[in-house]
Amino acid sequence: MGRGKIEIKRIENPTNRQVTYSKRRNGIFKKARELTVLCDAKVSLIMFSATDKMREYISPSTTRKQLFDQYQQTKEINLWSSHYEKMKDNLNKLKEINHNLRREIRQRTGGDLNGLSFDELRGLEQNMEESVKIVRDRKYRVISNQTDTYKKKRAFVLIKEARDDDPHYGLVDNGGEYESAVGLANGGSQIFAFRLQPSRPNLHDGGAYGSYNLRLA
Amino acid sequence: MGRGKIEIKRIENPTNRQVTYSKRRNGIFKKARELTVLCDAKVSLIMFSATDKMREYISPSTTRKQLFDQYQQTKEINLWSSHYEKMKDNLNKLKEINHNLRREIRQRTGGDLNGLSFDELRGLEQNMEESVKIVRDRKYRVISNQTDTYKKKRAFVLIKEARDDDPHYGLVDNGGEYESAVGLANGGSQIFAFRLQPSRPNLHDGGAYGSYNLRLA
DNA sequence: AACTATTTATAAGT
DNA sequence: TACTTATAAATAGTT
Repeated sequence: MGRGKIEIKRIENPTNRQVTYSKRRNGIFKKARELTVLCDAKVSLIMFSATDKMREYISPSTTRKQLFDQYQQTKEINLWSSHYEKMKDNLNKLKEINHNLRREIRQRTGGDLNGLSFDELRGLEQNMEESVKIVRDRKYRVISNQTDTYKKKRAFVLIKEARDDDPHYGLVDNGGEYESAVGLANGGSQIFAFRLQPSRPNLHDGGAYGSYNLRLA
Repeated sequence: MGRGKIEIKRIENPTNRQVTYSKRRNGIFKKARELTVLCDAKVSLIMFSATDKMREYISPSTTRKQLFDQYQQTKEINLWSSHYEKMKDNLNKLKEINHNLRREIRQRTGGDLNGLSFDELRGLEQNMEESVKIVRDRKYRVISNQTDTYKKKRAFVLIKEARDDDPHYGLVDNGGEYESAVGLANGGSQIFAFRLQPSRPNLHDGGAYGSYNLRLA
C-alpha cells in the first residue's frame, strides 16, 4: 500500500528501514487499540526496535501481569520456573534438614526409637548420659555463682530441691513446681519446652525453647 | 476500510464482533510478522478473545522469555517479585526454625548452655533424665527380643558390656569399641553422630544420625 | 514531517 | 466459515 509494492524482506537502507519501522509500528499499535475496543479482546504488544527502543501496549481491561499469567496458564508453562528452582531446591533441602533435626530431637526425648538397633540405642544412651552430666555440672556451677544473701538463701533451697529431684540422689520428685512440656510442632516433632509455674509468669519470657511452625504455600 | 466506515466502539452484534475479531486479528499478526522482517524488530504479541482463546506471535529472532526479561529490565520492574518474596519469607522462616532446632540439639548435647538460668537448666536436666530412661528401657527391650542362639550369645556379651558402660552399674569404661562423635554442621550446630569401629564397617550404614549441611545461594 | 498514488485491509453482503 | 467486492485505511516513495 503505497506508491509501489514492496517485498517482505529486510529493508537494507537504514533510513528507509527506520522510517518504515516508525510508520508501521504506529499502524500496529493503532490496530491493537481498535481491536481491543471493537471486539473486547485483551491484547499485549511489546516491540523492540533494532536499536532496542521499547514500545508497549496493553489492553486497558487487564494488566501486564494478569495477561502474562493467563498466557503461562494457557500454555501450561512457567517461563521463570528455572529462577524458582534454586529457591525450591533450597526450600526442600531445608525441609529435609528440618525433618532430620526434628527426628533427632524426638529420639533425644525418647520418641521414634523403633528404627534403632541395639548398638545405636546404646550409643545414643551413652551420648545422652554424657550430655546430661554436662547440664548437671552447669546447673551446679550456676547456682554456686549466686552471691547476694537472698539468692544464697534461695540457692540453698534450690540445691536441696535439685538433689531431691536428682535420680542420682534418690527418687524423682517432680513436686509440681516445674512442668516440662512436650510441644507438637508442625505435624509431629516433639519440641522440648519449659512451662513456668503461674506464680512467676514473666521470669522466662522469650525463653530458650519455643514451638516452630510453618505452612508453605 | 470496507464497504462502509465504522466507529471504533464495541461491536454489539456478537456474530459481527466475532467475524471482525477474526479478520482484524489475522491482520495484526500479519503486520507483526512483516514488521519483524522488514525492520528487524522484535515483537511479542499476545491476544485473548472475549472467550479467552489465545493467539500469540513472537519474533523468530528471540524467545518469549528473553523478550519478557528485556521488557522487565527496561521498565525496571519485576512482575513476579511478590512470588519470590513469599518464597524468601518461607526460606527465612525455615532457616529460623532450623536455627532453633539446632540450638535445642546443642543444648541437649551439653553445648550452648550459657544463656540458661538455673531453673531452665534444672528443667532441661530433668527432661533429659526422663528421656535417657526411655532410651535405656528401649535398649533392654531390643536386646531381650534377640532370639537365635548366636544372637543370644552375642546379646549376653552386649548386655554385659552395656552394664560395664552404664554409669548406673559402675564406672564408665568406654573401652574404645564405640566412639560417639560430635559433628559440626553448617557453622556451629553440634549434631550427634555415631562412628563405627573399623572391624564392623557396614553394620550401621544409613544410620539414624547424619550431618546436615546447606549452602543458600 | 507532509503529500499522494497505490496497495492493502476489511465491512458488508452472499 | 469462506468468498466477493466496494470502500476505507495504511503506507512507499517522493518532496
